[in-house]
Amino acid sequence: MFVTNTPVPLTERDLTQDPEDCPVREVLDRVGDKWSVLVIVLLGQRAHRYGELHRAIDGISQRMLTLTLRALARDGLVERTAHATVPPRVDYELTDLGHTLLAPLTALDRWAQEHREEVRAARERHDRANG
Amino acid sequence: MFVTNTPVPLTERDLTQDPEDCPVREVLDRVGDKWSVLVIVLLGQRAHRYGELHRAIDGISQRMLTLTLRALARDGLVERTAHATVPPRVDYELTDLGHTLLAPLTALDRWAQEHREEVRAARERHDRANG
DNA sequence: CGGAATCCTGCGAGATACTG
DNA sequence: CAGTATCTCGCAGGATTCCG
Repeated sequence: MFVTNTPVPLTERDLTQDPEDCPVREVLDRVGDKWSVLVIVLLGQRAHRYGELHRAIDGISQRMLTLTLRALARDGLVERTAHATVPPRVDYELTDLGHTLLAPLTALDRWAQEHREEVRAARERHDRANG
Repeated sequence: MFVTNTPVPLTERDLTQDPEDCPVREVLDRVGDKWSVLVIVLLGQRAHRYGELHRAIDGISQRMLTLTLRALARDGLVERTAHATVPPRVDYELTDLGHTLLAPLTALDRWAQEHREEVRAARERHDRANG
């Protein structure tokens, strides 16, 4: 499967109307927050326990991890499996749908890596020119 | 140019360390906000004047439009051209760098369109099951 | 271990008014 | 026309504490 870059441009009707009714924005509303991508990518590698995620993602609070996982589960991107053991054990893994999201995210990641330096340079230039 | 989906998975080192030093997050910090994508996509079609953007993007305030354009210009994605005429006229257009970002955004948009219904369904299922 | 419940706070962002 | 300059408020999200 491939994704071309020139065709299928985002059409004007995708966004001019109601910003709330725009496909791209819908994804970004899910995934544009501070933690979702981190969680998705980690789960893209393998299933993780709650605590594993908590330790792997530096700086996330329990609250935000829980909320993030909930939101992702609600949208069918992540599946939660609670084992009724003592002590309890809860596994999280990407659903099939969740896995399909890895490709576009990877494309974005690739862009970031390829153009990171250009952006940094542009920013320095701008900051030097202005304040 | 094509982007494969399976290879080049986001590596763990991309994100486990410092969330601030993660390529994907860097892009999302630029583009994950409420308006940047709208602006980028509009400018991807053609150059726009300030007022055109303001009218095209329903609901954006002057303040946020200005801040968004500034941030994009700072990162070298958008170029601002002020014509010293009366009345003043300012054009905004994507830079070459900005244009390269359209591809990954399009990939994301495509994902959104293809899986919109699945997400909606998952959400309804979830909401029916729980609260 | 995996959360839930509160409390608290900064700042993201809207509304409004003014300016070169 | 293309912006600034304030003022203000909401809520995203951190810290902390408690629970099965």
